Amino acid sequence: MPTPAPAQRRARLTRRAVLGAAVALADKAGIDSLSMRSLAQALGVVPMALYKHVANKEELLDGMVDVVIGEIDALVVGEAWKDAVRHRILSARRAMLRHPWASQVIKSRTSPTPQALEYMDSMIGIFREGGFSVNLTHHVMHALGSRMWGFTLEVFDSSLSSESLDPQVQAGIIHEMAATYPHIVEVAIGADLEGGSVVGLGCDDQFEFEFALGLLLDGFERLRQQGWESASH
Amino acid sequence: MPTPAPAQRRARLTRRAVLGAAVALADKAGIDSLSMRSLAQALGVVPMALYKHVANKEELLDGMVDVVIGEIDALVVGEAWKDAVRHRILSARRAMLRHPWASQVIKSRTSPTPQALEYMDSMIGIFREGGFSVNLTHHVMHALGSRMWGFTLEVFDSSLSSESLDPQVQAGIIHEMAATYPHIVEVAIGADLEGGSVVGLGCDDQFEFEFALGLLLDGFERLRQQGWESASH
DNA sequence: GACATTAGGTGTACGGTGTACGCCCGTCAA
DNA sequence: TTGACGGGCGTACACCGTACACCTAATGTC
Repeated sequence: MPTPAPAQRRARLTRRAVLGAAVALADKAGIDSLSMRSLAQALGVVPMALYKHVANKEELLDGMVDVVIGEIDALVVGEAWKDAVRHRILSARRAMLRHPWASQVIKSRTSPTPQALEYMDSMIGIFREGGFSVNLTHHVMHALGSRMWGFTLEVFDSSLSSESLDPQVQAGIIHEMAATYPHIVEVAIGADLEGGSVVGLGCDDQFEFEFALGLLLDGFERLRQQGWESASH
Repeated sequence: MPTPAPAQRRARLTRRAVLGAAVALADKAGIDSLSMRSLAQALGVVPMALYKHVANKEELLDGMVDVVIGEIDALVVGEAWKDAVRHRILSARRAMLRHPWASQVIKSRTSPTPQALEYMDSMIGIFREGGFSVNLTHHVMHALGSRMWGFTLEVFDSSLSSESLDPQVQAGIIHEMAATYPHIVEVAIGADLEGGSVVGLGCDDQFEFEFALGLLLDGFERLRQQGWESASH
C-alpha cells in the first residue's frame, strides 16, 4: 500500500486554480500585494511552482484580466442596439467594480488577450446589426474608448498596425484574424479600403480624439441651452 | 589658492535639474528604465543623492507630471468657451504626445498635485464663464473625464470626500481649498448645497458614468440617423 | 579671516521583487 | 519493472526603493 494519501495530498495546481487564487488575492489584499511569492504562499506552494502554469507575471495578469472579462454578461439577443450596448457596458462596469484592481491592470496591459478581442468583436457586432456603417462604427468605438471596459482609457494601440513591413505577411495576418474576429477586421480595414489603400492600418488617433471630444462638447452645449439639471444632484 | 576649481566641479543638483533629467530620461529610454539608480547615473551622482531633492520615487513622478502640465498652453482670454476648452485640451494632448510616458504616469497617480488642481480649476472656470451652471459644469467635467488631460481616465477619486468624519474639520479644509481653487470647491459642493446637505461630498460615480455614456450614445445615434461619414477615412 | 551651521553628496546595507537553472520525486505508459 | 516526463522544490542572481550614518563643501555670523 504505497503512498496511502498522507493527510490528503494537496490537489495539483492548475492554471485555472492559479488565476482564481490570484484574482481572490488581489480582491482581498489589493493588487500591490500580489507578488509571485505572496500568491505562491496563498496556494501553499513555492514561488517557482507557478511558472509551470504561467510563463511569467505578465501572463498571470493577462489571465486575471480574462477572468474578469469572463464575468461580463453575455449578449442578450433581440435588444435595440442602444440598450444592448448600455447593458453590456454597465455589466462590464459591474465586473470592474467587483474587482477594483482590474481597471488599473487592464490599463497597464499592452496588447489585448483573445478574450478581450472577442468582447470587442461582439460589441462591434451590436453596432453593425443596429444599422451603423463600418465607418461610423469605427469612430464610435474610438469615442467609447475604454468606457467600453467600464472605465476610460485608450486602447487600439497598434494591434494590427505593427510595422511588419511586408504587406503580404500583413495580409496573411489580417485574413487569419478575420476568421476569428470578423467585425474587428472589417472595421479596422474597412475605412482604408474605401480610400483604395490597404496599407496604413493604423488609424488617425488625432482625428479619433477630436471626434469624441467634439461629440461630447456638442452634447454639453445642447444640455446647456436647455438649462438641463440632473434630478439627484 | 584653495580649491582652484578642479576641472570645473560639477554644478550642484537642484530639484529642477533632477526633474528635468528624469523627464529627459523617460522621453529617451522609456518610463520603465527610469529607476532612481539609472537617473542618478545619468546625473553623474550616487542614487541616494536624489533623495535630498525628492522625498521618494512617488514624489519624483509627481514632479515629472507637473513638468508636463507646465507645458500646457496658458488660457487665451476672449475665446468662446467651446474654443477655449478645445484649445486647452488639444494643447494638453500635444504635451502628452511629446512625453508618451506621461499619460501612464498620470493614470497611476493617486492624488492630484497642486499644478494639476490649478489646471482643472481654470478649466472649470472656462465653463462657468461660458454660462454653464454649477450643476452642469460638475457633470460636464466628469464626462470629459481624463480627456481633459489629453487622454482618458477616471480622476476625482476622493480628494475631498475623505472620511475625516468630523464635519467641522472637513468644513475647514473646504474653506481653505476654496481660497486657492474656488471653482473646484464650488462645483464639488455646489450640488449638495442645493440639496440642503453639505456632507457626502463624494459624487455618484455611477450616475456620472451613465451620464457621459448616455451623452455619447445619443450623439452616436444622431450621427447614425444623418448617415454621417468622416471625410478622411 | 575664523568658525559654526547646515545642506548636499557618499557608501553601505536591508528587504523586497521577478525569474533562470537544476534537482528530484510521483505518476503513468509500455 | 522500467523509463519518461511533468510538476513542485531550492538555490541563486540581478535589480529595485530607500534607511542610516558619515563626511565634505558651501554659507551665514562675528
